Amino acid sequence: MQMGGGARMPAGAKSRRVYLSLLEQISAGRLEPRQKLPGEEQLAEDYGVSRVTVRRALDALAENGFLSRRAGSGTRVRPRPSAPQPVTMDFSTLLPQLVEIGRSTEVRLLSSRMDAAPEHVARALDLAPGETVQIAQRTRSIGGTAYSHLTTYVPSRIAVGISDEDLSREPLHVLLERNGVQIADARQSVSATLAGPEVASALGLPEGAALLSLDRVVRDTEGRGVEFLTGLYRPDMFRLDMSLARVDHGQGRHWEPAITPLKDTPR
Amino acid sequence: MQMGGGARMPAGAKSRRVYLSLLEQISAGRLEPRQKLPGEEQLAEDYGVSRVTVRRALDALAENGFLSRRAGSGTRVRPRPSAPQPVTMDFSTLLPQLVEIGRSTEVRLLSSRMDAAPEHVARALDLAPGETVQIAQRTRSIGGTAYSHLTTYVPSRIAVGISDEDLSREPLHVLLERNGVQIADARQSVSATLAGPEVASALGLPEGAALLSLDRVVRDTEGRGVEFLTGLYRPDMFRLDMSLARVDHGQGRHWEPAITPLKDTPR
DNA sequence: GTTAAATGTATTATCAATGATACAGCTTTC
DNA sequence: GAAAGCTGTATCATTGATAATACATTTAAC
Repeated sequence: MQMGGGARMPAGAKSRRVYLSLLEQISAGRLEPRQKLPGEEQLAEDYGVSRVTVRRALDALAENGFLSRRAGSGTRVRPRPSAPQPVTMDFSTLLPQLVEIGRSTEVRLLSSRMDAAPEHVARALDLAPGETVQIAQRTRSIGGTAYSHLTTYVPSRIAVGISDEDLSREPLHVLLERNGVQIADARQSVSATLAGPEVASALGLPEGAALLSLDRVVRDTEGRGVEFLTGLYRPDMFRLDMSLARVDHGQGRHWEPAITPLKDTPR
Repeated sequence: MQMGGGARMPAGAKSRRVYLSLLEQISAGRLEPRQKLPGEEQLAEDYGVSRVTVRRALDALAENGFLSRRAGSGTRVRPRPSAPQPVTMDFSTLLPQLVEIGRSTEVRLLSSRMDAAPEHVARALDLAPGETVQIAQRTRSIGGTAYSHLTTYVPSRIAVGISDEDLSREPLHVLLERNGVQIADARQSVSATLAGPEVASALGLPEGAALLSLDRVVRDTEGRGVEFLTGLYRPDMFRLDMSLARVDHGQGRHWEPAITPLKDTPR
């Protein structure tokens, strides 16, 4: 399931409603690939809107690769939405660095500055109120398409000597370890959000598209917070995969993560 | 970060733009709790829209608990958006059954029927074309609020004897094991989507809200697919947490999942 | 070929969202 | 208490989305 919302969404309220409804049915598989949709007239009646409105929704869906339309023939569900093998994060990497299959990512540094830590960051890292952090925003791209938008916060006393070039080359925790920081553990939390204007334009998505969001707090061996990361990922280009094994030891069966690298992911 | 979109969103395009922009800034922490926003007039100028439009956005944000407004005084970011301790899924459970803290979930069976497997399900479970599956849709609620919408597909030859009452009481894999199925492993994939009309109404969200989506394929000891699940979760009520440890063994340091139960999650 | 059914295109009318403006009422500050 | 700054409310003009309709064009079936 990967109905990220696509690269374009109808502006109006009703056409968007139809758009989302059809998208939901396609993603859930209730509309099979290659299946012919009801005619525009029929859909208009079903949804209680005019044909023009249905049209806007269908046009957007077609433009985003979910449908293929042919005058005279009809509108059909496209076998595979343009999904160029998404980047995956799995249990063998655990950090959202991709399973490289001969592909490499380009990093773009959008901005970096020193500033007072936002409250939720200060709380997560146990910083003194008003303490300054290095705030950097980056995008990661693959094949010229940005698939993630990262914002990192590092206490300024730790970030000394990390240059902009460093930031656009190495993962942050590598830079930190180079600085002598003893990274001990991290906590991540995955959720979902809507794309706001800034992120949307950075990732080439419409505002209001669905994004996977990941927050991470990294601590050193003394329990001090050394990095706070907030990452937003395009769901059509990034997935978090995990394999589980059902094991039976002692009292009752339960699940365990399978760390073994996954086989090919045809999906 | 948990800007799910809230329970109401402005209808128009521009007001939604402002709504999402502000929501993004609040969620990202660029607008601090208790911080006073610029006046409506100022915001209108900033965004290049009229005050009425800004107003619609602010009203919606206030209604959804992100802002508090007082005539004469101003509009402020609310200290804590209504976030009643979200349900979490972590590495000790690995399946989205919640970390129970004295709370229990209610399951509601929306529908269950036998039907031909959708193509993507048949492919994932290695079914013969046209093979029938039991399709069940359920919601899970906590404290009366639905936080997840689940659709499960079980090959009908396996699902024999699973009644509707069973479905609304037990997790599916428990029922399957009761039926003698030897569950061996599962693969899960997490992503994000937008709420379509059906799911939106089932979860009490506006259409177009962001959702965490999870697909799962469960196989038995002989590698046959026995369950396909597609789950949609409210990001403001459900998070996927994981702890990682940075370990140093042999060649180079790397990350490993920390299975140890998490401490309290104050967040 | 003819026909039926579908998408493509255009026109005009209607309605909802937005813009511009004015003013009333509440809060804080001095 | 006066002033400044803000939100709340109303009005009317304007713009954009939607509705209704008609007709052209493409495709598939017979």
